[in-house]
Amino acid sequence: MGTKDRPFVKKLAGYIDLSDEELSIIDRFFEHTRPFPAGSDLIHEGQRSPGAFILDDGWVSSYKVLRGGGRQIVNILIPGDFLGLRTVLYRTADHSIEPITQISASTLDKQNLLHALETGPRLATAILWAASADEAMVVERLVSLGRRDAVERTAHFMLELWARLRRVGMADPLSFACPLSQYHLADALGLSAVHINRVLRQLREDGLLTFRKGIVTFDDFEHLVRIADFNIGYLDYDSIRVH
Amino acid sequence: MGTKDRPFVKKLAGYIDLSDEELSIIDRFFEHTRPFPAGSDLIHEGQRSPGAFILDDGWVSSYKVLRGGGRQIVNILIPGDFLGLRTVLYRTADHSIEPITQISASTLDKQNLLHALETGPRLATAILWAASADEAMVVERLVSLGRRDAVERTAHFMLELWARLRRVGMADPLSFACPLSQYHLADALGLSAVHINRVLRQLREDGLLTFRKGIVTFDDFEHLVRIADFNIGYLDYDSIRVH
DNA sequence: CGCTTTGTTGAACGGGTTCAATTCGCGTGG
DNA sequence: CCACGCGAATTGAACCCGTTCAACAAAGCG
Repeated sequence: MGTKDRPFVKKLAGYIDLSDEELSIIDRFFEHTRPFPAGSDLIHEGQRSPGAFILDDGWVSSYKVLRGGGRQIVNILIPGDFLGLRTVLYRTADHSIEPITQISASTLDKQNLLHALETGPRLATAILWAASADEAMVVERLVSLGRRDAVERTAHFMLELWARLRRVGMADPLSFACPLSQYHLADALGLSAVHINRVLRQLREDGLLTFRKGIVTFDDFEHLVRIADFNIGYLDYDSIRVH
Repeated sequence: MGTKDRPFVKKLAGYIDLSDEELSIIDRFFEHTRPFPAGSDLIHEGQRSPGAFILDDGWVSSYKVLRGGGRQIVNILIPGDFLGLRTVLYRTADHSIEPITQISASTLDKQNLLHALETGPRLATAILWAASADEAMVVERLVSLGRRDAVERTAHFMLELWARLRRVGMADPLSFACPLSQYHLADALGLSAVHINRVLRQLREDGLLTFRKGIVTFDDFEHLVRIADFNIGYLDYDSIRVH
């Protein structure tokens, strides 16, 4: 695969124009790329020195399990995202990471990362931006769980997913492929699977969005954005891009 | 105030033993410290290049307001915490920051920060640890909002607050001073103020914790930890401290 | 001492859960 | 090719946790 085709590179390219030299530095990130099967944890909570990855293909969830069996998905990770970046600093993983589909991930070598950060402020800034965009998303989901009802929350989640997928060229203008089950949605949105089903039905019957056979389609994008109180700008490059 | 007495320094000292040289470097962080009144935003959502601070005294909330008037507090910041660190990278503030009490905060100078990070991996690691501990807390609150009921959520929040305050020498073994109103608690925990009141009453009547006149007291610490499913280790230094 | 903010309590309502049953999609083996 | 099995989706009904509305008490403050 050409470096420019990698989702991670597409993502960074959204922030800065990458020089050939910068591209070749990033290229080293993908020296050790290998597949992992769906379902078995890449990293599990409490694990020591688990190492970090860049997700290159497939979908992943990071989650925590509570005493009592409940599960909360902290984030859905898509190609181009870091996996377990914080564990490079934190010795112990504070949540589990599980592939939802079969995935392909590249081991994140500490030396390569530091080397990339030291080549100059441009690349460093782009990488840190990408990393802190992840945290901004977690904050947005926190707000959803705290103060949005089930319909708003679901709509917001789908729009956010779409916006992130767009960045790495994995979504169409009004739809995207989504391998999540209703159980995944429930655990991500803090709802029961039964209720997610009802919410999806309502959204479909109201002509807002359709999720069927692994495809999410926005039937009324504008209305959906209004209902979800979705801030189109907060994921938009142009407002933050360095020229 | 001696450098060693500052909450931020106490917090870092929990991760590494600070040399005199490192202390003098950190000392520069506090060159420009000044008070801010309670109630008026330090940073408001959407503001451009808002700058960042280290909170030296007093309590602060970071929050988002939704269309419809609802408010979600993303984090309660206590002395030693960074304020708006992410806005050093993000050009635009993605949430508002409001002092809850009168506060004293030090302007975070980008040059000072970079200088401190470049002096060596020890100090850099400690500072980044402190910063990423913040994110870990947001994640823990996300889990609370998604999968814990009101009582568990409230208990967990109080324990977390206590653990953080302990680090900077602001909590006793079984109690701490807490300037939050029930409205603050409600907005932080995604509940109504009315319900927070009932939950606090229940916790009090069950002999678990008492919150009266600005003092939180743990009446049955062990039981509380069990109810909240609180991971004592996740804020514990010893498990991550570098020797 | 009045005024505003914060805390407290009751009663009715409703969004979301839980339990339970049924259906659908699909791979697997007979 | 069909029967079976199993996970995911779907739907109904009863229940309950937390909200909302409303009223009042208490506490801080000019």
